Order: sequence, then structure tokens, then C-alpha cells
Amino acid sequence: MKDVRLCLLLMQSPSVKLGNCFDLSTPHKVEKTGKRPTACNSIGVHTGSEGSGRVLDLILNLGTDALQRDVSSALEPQLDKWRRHPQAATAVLSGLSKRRLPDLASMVLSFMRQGRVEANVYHYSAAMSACQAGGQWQLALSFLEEMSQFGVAPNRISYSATISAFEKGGQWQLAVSLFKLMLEADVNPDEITCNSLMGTCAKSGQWQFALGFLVEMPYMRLLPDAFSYSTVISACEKGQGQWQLALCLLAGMQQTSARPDEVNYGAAIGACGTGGQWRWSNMLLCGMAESSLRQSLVSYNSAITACEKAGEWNMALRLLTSMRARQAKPDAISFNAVISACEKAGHWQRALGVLCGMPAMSALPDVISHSSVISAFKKGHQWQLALSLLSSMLEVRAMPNEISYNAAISACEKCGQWQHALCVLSQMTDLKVRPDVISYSAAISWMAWSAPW
DNA sequence: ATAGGGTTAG
Repeated sequence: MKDVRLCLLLMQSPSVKLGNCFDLSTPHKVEKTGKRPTACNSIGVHTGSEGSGRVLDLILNLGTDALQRDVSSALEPQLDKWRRHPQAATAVLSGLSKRRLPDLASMVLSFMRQGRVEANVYHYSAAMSACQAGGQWQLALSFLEEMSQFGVAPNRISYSATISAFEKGGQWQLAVSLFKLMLEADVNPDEITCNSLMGTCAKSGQWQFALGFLVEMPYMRLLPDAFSYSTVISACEKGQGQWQLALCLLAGMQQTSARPDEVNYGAAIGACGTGGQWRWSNMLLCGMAESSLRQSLVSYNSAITACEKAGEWNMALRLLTSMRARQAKPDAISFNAVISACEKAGHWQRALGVLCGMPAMSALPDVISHSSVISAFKKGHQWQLALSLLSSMLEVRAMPNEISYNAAISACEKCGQWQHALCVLSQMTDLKVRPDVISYSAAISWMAWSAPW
């Protein structure tokens, strides 16, 4: 019966009817189970995990486009051991999960089934969590379905991992449905399950739902923790203009047992930034020091980004320089945010200056740094500079991508240099960077420009 | 043996 529901879930995919989402309360007994004592692992029992690092390396060396037969032959020597100690396989799957390699994990599972190695809830859960990469939620769901088929009952960790896999694909409706399915299957959620659910809602821009679940947690006898709050605060950022709510949540935390930490502040700084409230962002950054929280690199980066979004290039630059005094070493992201602030304000000289200053501060300019400066050149009608910076990227091992090329193409196009624009476009295809709609439309807009002639 | 949070470019 549960399998049928899961199939329905798969079929309905993007348009699952929600019904009353927040009616999750009472009938489900939610007892927090403490850690169960582990049966094995007593003295003298082999776990079979020795040497699993070597096996993992073997799989990793096959590369991401390995075939099933490569994986199977690499694992063949493990077959006997894995049959006796399925834990050894968990170590490998866990390694693939940490590196977010769902396809390899899937092949390891196939190998296990074919070789009659017991695939249990640990194996499947690890494989599901690997599916968070690149929105591989379909694969995560298929694992969930498959384990039911083989009579392996998913636990709260399996469900949480799958709910998290929905995050990248923006499948919040599926996450909500799966959460309800979990309750119906009498599997009790814990804080992490709820946080995963709220995270998926947050990333899909559903701040109302994220907030709704936060409010619902106590009714499931679950206490929102610092993770829960940061997730919902970051939902406020995605939900644009919800900076007041973000501030309320941060302030509200003071009344709970979940003390605001560095990440909570960072999320609130980001939410204020998206709402154009750079002054609030800066105040929060200062507030961190007052609460004796470390103003970490990411907090600074969020505050700089807030200035960037508001066009406050001057303040962005000041924050960058003040980082050194606070012993927070700016990284490429810090510099890139400042460059982007200068670009927005139309200061191409300054943007270039920041780029050139990076190596001295032991921050290596990357593709984003270069692309932003090329965009600044575009704004300043400096097509020659744009082209020379683009070509210099190849030398500094910052391989230009479609965004870099597009910026250069539009820089040329803006100055009426359509021949150069087409030249860059062909260079792009030569170097196997796929031009997209923007590349073509920028390159061919000269047609409209030259139409009267 | 398995699950969760904040930052950068067109």
C-alpha cells in the first residue's frame, strides 16, 4: 500500500495537491528515541570497515562518467567481505555521499544487489543523501521506492535525506507530500527532518511554508534549534522583501533556547541585503561583535554583498579593508562582491584596481572576478579592455565560461564592434563553451543596429 | 554504518 502511494507521488511529481499542509499535529505520537545501543561492534567483532578508504579511492579514480561494469569489476574483490560485513559497503557509500556522487552510489548499489550483498537502510540512506547534488531527486525517490520493494523500511534518516534531495530541484511540494507520507507510515520526524523540509521550502522561495513549519514544530514536540532559524531566515531572503521578518526571527530567538549564532546572523545579514537594507546588514554585523560572536569571513561577505546590492560601492570597499584589522582574511568571494559593487556603480577603473589588488592579498582571481570586471568594462564602453582581459584569463588558469564570453560579446556589441563580437562567439564555440541565448542575441543584435543600411 | 543552516559574475 505504501508503495502505491510512493508511485503516485512519483507520477504526480510537480503538481502535488497540498491539502492542509500544516495539519500535521496531534494524532502522531512523536517520541524522541534516544540512541539505540548498537548490537554489534562488541570486542572482537570485525566491522569489515578496514581498508574501505582504499576501495573508495578505487571508485573515485574511475571518474564521474564511469560505467557500471567498471564499478562492478573494481568492487568484485570485495564481494565476499561485503556479504559477511555489509557495513564495509556503507563506508564506501558514505564517502560517495559526502562527495555528492549519486551516479556512482547508484552503481555501487546495483553491484550489491547483483552480488547478493544485503542492502539495508544505511546503504540506501547514504545513497539518497548523495542525490542532493544537481537536483537528482528523481534518483533519490527511486531509491526510496526500491528499498520498499525489497522490504527494507525507510527510517527518518532515509526520509530526511530524500527531502533534502528535493532542495536543489525546487520540489517543495514533493517534500511536503513525502513528509506527510512519513507521518502516515508512523515514522517520527525529528528536528533534522523538519529542518530539511524547511530548507527545501526555503530554497524554493516558499518562505510562508518554511515559517509555517517552524511554528508547527512545537506541536510535534520538536524544539526549533539554531539550524531551524537560519533556514527560515534565509527563506526570508529568497522571499525578497521579507527582511523585517528575518529581523523578527533573529530577535525572537533571544527568547528561545536556541541562541543566535554566527550563521543566524549571516542569514539575517543576507536577508537585509536582498531587501536593500544595507544599513541593517551593517548593524547586524556590528551586533555580532557585541554578542561576542566571531565576525567570520562569510558574515563579512554577506555584509559586503548587501552593500553591493544597494550600490554602496564605497561602503563595500570599506568593509573589505576593515576585514584585515579584524583578522578575517578576505577571500575571492569578498573581492568579487566588491568588484561587482564597483561594476554596478559604473566604476570600471576601480573594479580593475580591486582585481589587480587580489594577488597581493593572497586571493586568487577566479572566473567570477574576471567576468565581473569584463562587465564593468562593458558598462564603461571599454571593449578593447574587455577583449584583452578575456584573453588573459586563459593565461591565469581562470577558464572563461559562457558568462565571461557573453560579457565580452556584449561589450563589443555595445560599442558597435559587431565583427569582434562574432569573433568572440566563434572563439567560444572553438573552445567548446556552449553559447546560450544571451550570446547569440548579443552577437546578432548588430542586425537590428545595421538594418536601415 | 545512514540525514540538516548563512556569501560572489551576464
